[in-house]
Amino acid sequence: MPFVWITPRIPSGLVAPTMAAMPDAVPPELLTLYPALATLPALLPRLAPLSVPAGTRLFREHDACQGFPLVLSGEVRVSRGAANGRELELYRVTPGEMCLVSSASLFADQPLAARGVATCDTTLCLLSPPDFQTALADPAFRSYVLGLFAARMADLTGLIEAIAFQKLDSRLAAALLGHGTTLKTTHQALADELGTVREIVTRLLHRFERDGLVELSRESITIKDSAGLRSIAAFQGR
Amino acid sequence: MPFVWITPRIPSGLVAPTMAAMPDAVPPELLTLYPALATLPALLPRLAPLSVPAGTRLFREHDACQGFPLVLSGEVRVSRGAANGRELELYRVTPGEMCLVSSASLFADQPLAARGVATCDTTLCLLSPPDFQTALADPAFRSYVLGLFAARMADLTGLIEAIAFQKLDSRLAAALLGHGTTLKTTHQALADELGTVREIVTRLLHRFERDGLVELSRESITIKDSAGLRSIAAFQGR
DNA sequence: TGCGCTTGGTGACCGCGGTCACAGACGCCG
DNA sequence: CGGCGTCTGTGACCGCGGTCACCAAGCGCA
Repeated sequence: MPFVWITPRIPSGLVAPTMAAMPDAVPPELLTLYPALATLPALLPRLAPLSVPAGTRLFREHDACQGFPLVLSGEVRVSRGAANGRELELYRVTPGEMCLVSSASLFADQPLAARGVATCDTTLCLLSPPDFQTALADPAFRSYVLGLFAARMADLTGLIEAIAFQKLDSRLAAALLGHGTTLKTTHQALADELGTVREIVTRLLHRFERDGLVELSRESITIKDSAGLRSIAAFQGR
Repeated sequence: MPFVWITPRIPSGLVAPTMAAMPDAVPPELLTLYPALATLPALLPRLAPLSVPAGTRLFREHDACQGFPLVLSGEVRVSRGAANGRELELYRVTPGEMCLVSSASLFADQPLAARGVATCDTTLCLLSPPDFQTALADPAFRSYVLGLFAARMADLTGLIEAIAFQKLDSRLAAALLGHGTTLKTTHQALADELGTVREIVTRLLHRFERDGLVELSRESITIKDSAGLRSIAAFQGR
């Protein structure tokens, strides 16, 4: 957990190549991050690592899923966009985790339900759809994947509950916590995370500052009273 | 699809027995509804059908999952409750379908994330957790389950989008459609489905009636202009 | 040094969804 | 019949989240 949480500058318009380049050597961290692959040595040679810069659009809504991403380093932000340009973050995939939307798409051979963007320089391996099916036959891999799958599901129902029943200040407070005491980010980025607009985030953050919970400056939020924030985050009902 | 859609009267306080009774004969409809079980004859003798009356609480939030439900007839309504008594429907399980929350709970051996109530007299078979794991080893069963799983996931992200970005009248209109022209239900039941309160549903329904979209009477809503309702349901943005 | 872009700050305004406190309408049952 | 519980209708009120139209501050860059 870094002491300073940075929301990276995301250049626009970058798109990941649809085909992986020549396979490099199997990266050693792959097996430590995804130990369930150890029982599937046959697949390893086909896992070409792919490095992309921050801001790369890895997939979009309604695309067919190219493969199951195994994140080695960096972070992928998965979000759903609305008609009016607003967007709402569903979750982030960090190294060793897995992507619910991708696997659901592969399971049912359906188009993807959300978009994925690398928030920082990211390297990942793509497990092709047939290889993914093969891997699922292995009990260890299966229980690993399904376990992660289920954990994400719990996150999602939690998100549903938050959107339906929590006030925005609770959700903002929750979003600020857990990233150390200083966040380098933008009001707009927080708005996109919560599914709201910039002005509302600004307004709430200033209320927090007036109450001594945080200190604000350009692209920087310093948490002064994390206990106070937690109590706001825990408040139920709207 | 029935011509008249009835939200049944739900008596309160009924709780399903935690243990199935003596195993009856394997019900013949089981294999037609869940054909993927055909390749797993060893499990069939242990699938004791369980019949419960309308209103039975089959499971609650935070309970451990008793087993994987295979619905033979009837319907199970899966919803999440909030602190102030409001609740929000996640989805309904009809015969041949499966329950996302149950499987997620079994995958990760975690407590359940929602509650389940039989909306009408319902019979189901419970696949025990170890049997469920066994069944997953079979490729046909696995792809069947995971496919249904993925379809539910798409529903859930759609629900998230609806809650976050759609106005309530759109969601109400959508809830009215697809159940024939006459629904026998209660304003309160619709409110629980949408995660709102009774007065709002009443207010919106009367706006619909004023605009000639529906006709209202006690516990009955008759759709007069389904095209108009659809256009409201499709409206994006709030 | 000046320009333009991104970020932040602000006030007026609005409407939706929610709350409260009722009062009638209808059905069930003793 | 009377009484009670559920369902519905209604009006006043409120505050949150959202929209709009700005402007100011900071930064990169030519």
